Parts: sequence; structure tokens; C-alpha cells
Amino acid sequence: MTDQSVINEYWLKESKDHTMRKKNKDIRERVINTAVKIFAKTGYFRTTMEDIAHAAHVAKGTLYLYFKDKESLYLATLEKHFDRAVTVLTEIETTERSAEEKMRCIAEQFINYMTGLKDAYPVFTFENLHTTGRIMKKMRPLVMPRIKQMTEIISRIVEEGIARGEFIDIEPRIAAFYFLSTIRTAFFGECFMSEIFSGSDAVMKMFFKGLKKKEVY
Amino acid sequence: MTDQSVINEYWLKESKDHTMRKKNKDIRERVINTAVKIFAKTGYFRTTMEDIAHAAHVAKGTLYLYFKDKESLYLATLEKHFDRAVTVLTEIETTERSAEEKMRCIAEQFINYMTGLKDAYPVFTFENLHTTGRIMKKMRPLVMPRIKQMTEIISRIVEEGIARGEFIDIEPRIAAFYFLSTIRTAFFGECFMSEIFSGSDAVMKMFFKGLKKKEVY
Amino acid sequence: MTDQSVINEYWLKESKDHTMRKKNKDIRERVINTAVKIFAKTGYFRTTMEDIAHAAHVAKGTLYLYFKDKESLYLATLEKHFDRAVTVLTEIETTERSAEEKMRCIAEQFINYMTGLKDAYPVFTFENLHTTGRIMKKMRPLVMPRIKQMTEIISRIVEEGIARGEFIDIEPRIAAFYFLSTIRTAFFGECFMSEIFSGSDAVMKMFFKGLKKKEVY
Amino acid sequence: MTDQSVINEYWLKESKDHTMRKKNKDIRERVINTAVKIFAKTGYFRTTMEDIAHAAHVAKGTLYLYFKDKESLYLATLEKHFDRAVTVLTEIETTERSAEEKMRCIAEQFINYMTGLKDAYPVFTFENLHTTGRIMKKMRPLVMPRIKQMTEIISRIVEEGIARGEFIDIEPRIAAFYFLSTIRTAFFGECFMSEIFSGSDAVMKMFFKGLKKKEVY
DNA sequence: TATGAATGAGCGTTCATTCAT
DNA sequence: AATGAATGAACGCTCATTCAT
Repeated sequence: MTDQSVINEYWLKESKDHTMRKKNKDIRERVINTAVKIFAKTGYFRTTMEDIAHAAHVAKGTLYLYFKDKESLYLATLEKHFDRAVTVLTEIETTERSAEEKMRCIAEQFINYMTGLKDAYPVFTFENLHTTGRIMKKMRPLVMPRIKQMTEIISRIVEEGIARGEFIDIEPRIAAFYFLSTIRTAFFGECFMSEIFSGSDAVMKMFFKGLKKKEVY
Repeated sequence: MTDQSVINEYWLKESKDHTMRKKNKDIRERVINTAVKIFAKTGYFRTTMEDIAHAAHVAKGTLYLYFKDKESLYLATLEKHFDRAVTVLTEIETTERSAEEKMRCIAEQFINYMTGLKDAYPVFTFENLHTTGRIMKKMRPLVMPRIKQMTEIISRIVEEGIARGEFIDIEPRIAAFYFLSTIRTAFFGECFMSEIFSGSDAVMKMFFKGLKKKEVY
Repeated sequence: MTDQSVINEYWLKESKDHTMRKKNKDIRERVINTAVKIFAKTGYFRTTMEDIAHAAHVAKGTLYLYFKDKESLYLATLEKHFDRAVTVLTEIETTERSAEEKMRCIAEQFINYMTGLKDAYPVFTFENLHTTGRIMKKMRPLVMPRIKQMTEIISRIVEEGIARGEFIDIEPRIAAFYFLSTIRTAFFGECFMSEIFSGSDAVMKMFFKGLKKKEVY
Repeated sequence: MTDQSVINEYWLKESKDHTMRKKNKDIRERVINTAVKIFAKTGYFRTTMEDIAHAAHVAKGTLYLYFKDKESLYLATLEKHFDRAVTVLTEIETTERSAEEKMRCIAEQFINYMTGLKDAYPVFTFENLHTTGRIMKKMRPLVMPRIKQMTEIISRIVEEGIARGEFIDIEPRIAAFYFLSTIRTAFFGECFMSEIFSGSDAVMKMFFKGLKKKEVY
């Protein structure tokens, strides 16, 4: 839909550096990248440190050289997701397009990324904030600022759209938040509920119809 | 916003039947109603069978007389959620209102229900479909038809709206699905991310602006 | 040396009740009695919960029904030692004998008990107070009062001896403390260092020579 | 109480040679001297090789160049303790004093040394012989001869006292063994049980009263 | 039917030891 | 010789599930 060959590199970068120059950095990376997938596929609790170690081709003990405990490793995977998301958002924000185009591009990128993790539901959607007690406590301070950050970038794009007369006069943060949620809906429906849903385009269309000024025919 | 005194009863029904006529049925019910809350508050994995047994004032072993295992008990709580949701939807569908009014009423009901479980993120939103491989396998056959059912009821309301000229000509299922997702967004934002979000009304407004025909002023 | 058939029962009681009337009490007892020996033989750290469970013919998990953790089980074994020691001391204190006879009887009892645990160095001698950090913190409040209690009983016997003109005029507590230490010496030398030592009688003799008034020949 | 400036040097020697001429010897020494303190403070099991390596400013792997394993390192620290003890004993034996004076000097030295290791219960008292089966097996052949050696030196002093008519006619080894135990008692009571004990002088006095001939007043 | 004591597989984590550099 | 990253066996503890009462 939109040109994105350059941007895509951000999402895929991790699949390349298996050459291991600095052991240190590489193992950490490898572990995180492995853990991302396993956590996503199996869930936090069902995933064992042994699973991760095995999949990352390191010994169980090695994990603890790089991460204080399971929780920390999990948080590191979240961090990773967010970093990429923010990078992509920033990248797109600074391109030259209409606000709507930027947002459509973002949606496309995100959905691609999520879909790329195949059966792996990307862990950083909002609901994960609510995961069970103790881990939640540590997550909020990590996650909330990142969501805020993401929301802010999108807010700016929305503002831009409002200023340009593309969008209706709406509180930009709310539109931004709803936008992220809409992306999730599109991805989720397409991906997991294809039996009863297959209209991510239609959903996006509804979203933009709600956001945009009435066009004059 | 809308009159809902009658409908509310459905959500609250469980708090009444502590009279225990048919012991059997009563224990099962009591366990489920207790488990709903505990699972919601503590999460599936952190919740122990002992927690539930204790809170439901039965012995641990008793749980296994009524439910094959923890998973089954969990699925039973899901059923409960869905049953209520469907009941409410059906109830509202058959009232005499405009399509938009029905949908707004639904949103209100759902959000009330979710909020009523306090800090407990209601377990039946879509993403839970994806929890942990093994359990998911058993969940799909249970959950998918229910979501389908819910979607269908809402679809009919949407169709109604289209037929009446309230809504644009859109695939009703997609609108229905998106509608449920929008409810979730409104609830979630309001409830867990109040720091960065507080516009459930605005979100709903955007949704309906996207759905409704351009009004002539 | 002294008649002690009755008193001995206290030390040996645990070897009898394997009939298990009240499961509850019996398992707890059995575990403690087993743990006493294993801890003594193998040491706190080298002893695994599995070792104890196995030796006590219960499952690992069962241990945790009766004891919060390894530490608590260990402390319970200490408690046991002390209880018996105090019982024996009290028993002997109230008999009709000279102070010296009482003390010799105590020494004999203690040494018998220790020796009865064969290779098992009884864990309640004073130096255990100093075992490694965390466990120590919990031990002191448990152990110190017990040692105090033991010391006090013996102190009273010493006082008695002083009052009767058997012993020199010495601070009774110090004599009591030294007495317990002397018992340990006698046992230890006899038991573990027989190659270079075999004079528990001679040690006791020295102790009493130091304690008693010069006899007039 | 007694002049001991010269003798003290033996105990303190390790704090001087940080000049590191022969690297080899120096690292080994440094490790042992560090380990002595850490083992004493933290206990054998709670002490990790990393702790020691870190404190001794060497890498973990380096420890294994000088010691086969943790156990061997521990045994080496015992050696150290014993070496010093024997040196001190020998030193004192050859001075010109009465037997009692020599023994009092020994007691003072030992207690000073123990106290110098601060909260660290000196690891070479007899009871440590009994730590944990496996290690014990290796310890006995190392430790027993040393204790024998120490006992013998003290025995000679006792014999001397007997010969000079200072002491009663007692088996010197037993007196020697009891003497070491009495030192331990004095130190231990003073150091760890000050709440219920504070009479190391009184204890020593009792010991010597038991050992010495009745004086004629 | 209801109980809850007993079970034991399974997990997170530690740490002595190895080995490539 | 010296390093310290990597290893993996081993342990304490949890908790879903069973079963004798």
C-alpha cells in the first residue's frame, strides 16, 4: 500500500546478526529475540527459563548472567517491542505525507510486525499492563511511559491532520489511543478470528471516517 | 444514560442465590462465581485451586467433583461471562430503540460490568483467546462460537441501523466486531490508563461518527 | 554410674511411637526425629529436603505441610533437643541427691543422649549459635532463652551445692556454663578424638576438683 | 597481662606481605588469607568461590589454579589456622615461665586471635571436625594430626607443671585437651553469649583450680 | 458426597567448575 | 598464567491432583 522497504528494516534487523562479534551483546540479543517469540507463543507463566535457554542455545545458568530473573527477561522483551515501535513511529512521523497517510503507514507496519511473529501475539498491547500482581508492579513504570510516548507521537500526527483541516477537531490523544486500539482490532480479527472476521481494511476505513472531516462531494 | 434497571439484574444475579436448595447446583454455581472474581483479579496462573476452594468455602477436593481440572473450571468461568454477555445483548436487542441507542446501552452495560469486577480485567475480551497454547486449544471451541454469537446479535442491530438509514452501508459483522473492540478500548483506557487517557465518551463518539450516515445540519 | 532407667525414657521416647494414631502429630514427630539425625549427620546445608522426606517416608511436599521451610524444620529439631534437655534437667534437679551427684547424673544423661545419636553430633551445642547469617538471626531468639533456661537450672543446682558447703563460692551461672561446656568436651573427645583422647571421667574429675571445696583429708 | 609483642607478629603476619615478589606464592597466600576471613564470617556453604575471588582481587578461575576445589581451599585455610596456632604454642613453650603462666599466655593469645577475626568464629576449634560427612573425611587426616600436635605441646607444658609440682598428677593429654576446650568456652561465652555469660576469667580460674595442687595458705 | 492430607512432577535459581582466549 | 563467560547439576519450594476416610 505504501512504500516501506526502508522502514521494514527496523523490524527485521534482529534476524541478521547471528555472527556474534561481541559475545556479550550478541547473547543478550539472541536471548531476548528468542524470548520474545516464546513468551508470545506460550505466555509468561507457561514459558520456562529452560525453554528459553534451550531455544536460544545457551545454558540455563547463562540467562542469569544477563537477566536478574525471569521477570527481568520478560521486561527486556517488552522493552524491545517498544523500542522498535517508537523507532518506527518516529521514522514515519518525519516523512512527508498527509496525516492520514502516515497513520495508514503506521498501521500497516504494526500489523506486519505482529503478523511476522506468526502465532506470537505481540505482548505489548495494552492489556498486558494488567498481568497479575507482582509483575504488573514492575511493568507499569516501564510500559506506561512508552505507551505515553507512542501516543504522543501519534497525537502530533493527529494534530497535524487537524491543523491541515484533514481531521475533525478532536482531542488528539484520544484519537491516538483509539487508533492504536483499532490497529490491534484489525490485526487481531484478521489473525485469530478469521472465521468470523476479515475486514481490517474496513475497520481502518471506519476509523478514518470517524476521524476525518466530512468531505464535500 | 439509559434506563437499565431490569437488565442490570442479569449481571448481579449471582449475588442472590445463596439459599442452596439443590446443593449440587449451588456449589457449582458458588465455585464459578467465586472463581470468576479470583481469576479476574489474580490471573489464571497465579490463582491456585486452594485460593478458589477457600474463597468458595469448599474443600479443595470438592472442586474436582464439579470440574475435571483447573482448566475446566477456568473455562466454566468464561462460559459464565459469555452467558451473561449474551443475555444482556439479547435483552437489549429486543427493546424498542434506535440502533444507536441500543448500542450505546450495550456499551454502558458492558463497561459497568467490567468496572464492577473492580480491578479485575474481565477475562472474556478477545485477547484472552490467545492465552497459552494448551489452554487456548480448549478455549477456541468454547469461546469462538460465543463471540460469534455476540457478534451476530450486534450485527443484527447494525443491520437494523443500516436498514433504517441510521448507519452507512457497511459489512455488519465488521462493525460489530469493531464495536466490541471499541468498548474494550473505552473501558481499558478509562480504567487502567487514566494517566494518559480519559475519553471513553469521545471514543464512542468517534466510533459512531464513523458508523453513522453524514447528518444534514 | 547412677540409676537412670526412668529418666532415660525421655530421651528414647521418640523411637517408640511409630503406631501413628493421629497422622498429623505423628508425621510431624517422625519428620523431626528423622531430621534430627540427618541434620546432625550431614549438616544443615548438605542435607536436602528430599533426603529428609525420603528418610521419613513422606513426600517432599509433605514436609511443607508441617514446616514453612527448611529453616523452620531445622529450628524445630533444635527445639526438640532443647525440650528434652530441659526435661531431663528438671527431672534431675528435683531428685534427692547432692549437687555433685545431680551434675554427674546430668553429664551422664547428656553424654548418653549424644552418643545415642551415634555419628550424629547433637546440634544444640553453643557454637551452632554462630551458624551463618540468616539462619542465625532466627536461631538466637529460639536458642538463647533455652540455653539460659538450661543454665539457670544448673545454676540452681550449683547454688544448692554452694549453700550446702559442697562447692566453692563461685558465680553459679559461670560454673553452670562451664559445666555444659565440659560435658561437651568429654563427649567430643571420647567420641570423635578417641585416637588422642579418652578421658571423659578425668575431665569431669578436673571440673569438680575446680568447683569443689578443698576437702580435708 | 603478659608481654607478647613478639608473639603477636605471627598472628598478624599476613597483613604485611602485599609486596608480591613471587607472584605465585603471593596469590596463594592472599587467597588463603582472604578466604580465612570470609569462611569465618560467612560459613563454608554460604561462602561462594566468587566471594573469595572478588575479595582477593583475582578471577574465579584463578582460584582453581592454586586449589583443586572449594574444599581444598577450605582445608588450606584450616592449615593456616593450625600453622599459626602451632607457631604460637611453640613460641610460648620455649619461653621462661611457670607452666601456668605459659598456659595463661596461650589462652590470651588464642582469645585475642579469635576476637580479632571479629564476628568470625574461628573455624579451627574441634567441633568443625564434624562438619558434613564428605568434607569431614578429608579433614580428619589434615586436622587430627594438627590437634594432636597442639595437644602435645600443651601436654609438655602440663608435664612440666607436674614435674615442677605446680599441677596435680593428671594425664597431661587430657588436661591439654580440656584446656583448649576451656579456652573455647571462655571465648565463646564472652563473645556470643554475653547476655548470659561474662566470666572468662572465672572460667580460667576454675580450670586452674582444678589443675593445680592445693596451695597451702 | 465432601474432605484435606499426601503426593511428586516441575520450576526458578544458585554456584562450583570448566575452558576458550 | 590469568581470566571470566558459560555451563548444568542440584536444591528449595509450589501446587494441581489424588484418594483414603
